[in-house]
Amino acid sequence: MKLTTISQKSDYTFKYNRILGRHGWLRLTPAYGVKLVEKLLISVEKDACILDPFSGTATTALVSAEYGNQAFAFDINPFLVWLGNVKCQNYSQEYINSVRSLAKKALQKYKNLVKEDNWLPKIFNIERWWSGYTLKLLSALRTALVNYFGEPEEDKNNGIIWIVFCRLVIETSSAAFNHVSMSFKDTVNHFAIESIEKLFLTILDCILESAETAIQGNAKVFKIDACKINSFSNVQIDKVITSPPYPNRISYIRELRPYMYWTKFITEAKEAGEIDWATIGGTWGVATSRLLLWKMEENILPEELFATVEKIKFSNGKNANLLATYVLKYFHDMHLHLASIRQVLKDGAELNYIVGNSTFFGNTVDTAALISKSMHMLGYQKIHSEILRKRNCNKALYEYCISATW
DNA sequence: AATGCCGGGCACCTTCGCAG
DNA sequence: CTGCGAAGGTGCCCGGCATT
Repeated sequence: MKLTTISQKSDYTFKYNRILGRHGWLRLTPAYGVKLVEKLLISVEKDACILDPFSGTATTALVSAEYGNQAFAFDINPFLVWLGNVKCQNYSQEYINSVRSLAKKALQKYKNLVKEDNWLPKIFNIERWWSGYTLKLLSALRTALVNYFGEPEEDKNNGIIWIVFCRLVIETSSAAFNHVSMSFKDTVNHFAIESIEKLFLTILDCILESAETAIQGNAKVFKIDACKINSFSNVQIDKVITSPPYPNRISYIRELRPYMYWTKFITEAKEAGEIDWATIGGTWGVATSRLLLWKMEENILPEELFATVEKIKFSNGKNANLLATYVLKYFHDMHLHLASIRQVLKDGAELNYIVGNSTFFGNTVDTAALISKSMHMLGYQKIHSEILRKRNCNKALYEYCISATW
């Protein structure tokens, strides 16, 4: 394969999604492109049932539904389940009008709350994210929104306004999301009361406008661990389109913290670590420490994996042992996933996994080859992978599409 | 030592100005 | 308008530092 001719194709990443209505509502740094899902859907029958076991921002589910298909998605993170379902719902004009008018009422009322002590999220070093004054305004506005709409919760039909609030929270923060992973700008922003209100109304209009577009198909996101799919056995799937976490140390929890704290999906730092421990490839908080204690119970994995793990283990890296275990557990969990998803697949179902390779202390982890090997051991057929695009973080990193049938 | 949270560095991409 | 180089922008790494 001629690697030198593979370009980055930024229209396959989140950047392109930002301008696509609902797809641009909230950013999760690692998100794959709408275009890619569209390409994979071309050959699909109108009544086909699509599954994304690693939903994330629900790109697959939403695109499938927009094209009129029936789609299901799973995620282990309750915030992402909530976000996905808010994005994939249809909203009547009456509902949208009522959100707009209630939001404007809340915006008039919140000023009276600014001088009071309103609820604030327990984010570590919070003044790093927002100035004291901005926090006063945000917490007062949050309290007013709760009064008119209620707290953000699964199955409460109030999601859109909290998407608007999340956008306000992130746009007023000093977090730089224009990065591989979120980092902080040197200075904390200061917002005048008028500019926060103006920003809120701009975001409100933008999100309500894209919510008006009707979705033809159906999509629903469930809180299911992709390694234990047996709890979802009444549906048979025609096609899987998904992008699982990669074996790198990108932490989804880390990127989602501002959203999850402000919506109360997490209230303590410990909870963030617990969710990341349950996530494939998570290393935030306690997840890192637990890795050191982790032992594989039964060797079910392809031989090739152990050569890769050994190379990392005996490299000169400071955390070589930790990261060797990290890689082992990643492929162990992916193997469990590939085993458990089999029971929801129709005979002949087609799988498409978008994955990236990675390196640890200079040692390549060939994700596509290792996942392909697991698929082979588990009885999948017609397994092949192709390079989709060059990633732009490290010379040797590419994105692959592994396809197979069941 | 365990736990919890951050960010430097740089290849590659896009944009822009200017010459022809 | 097109071609081209310079300048500017951006990204699913890979750890590592700071507290407890």
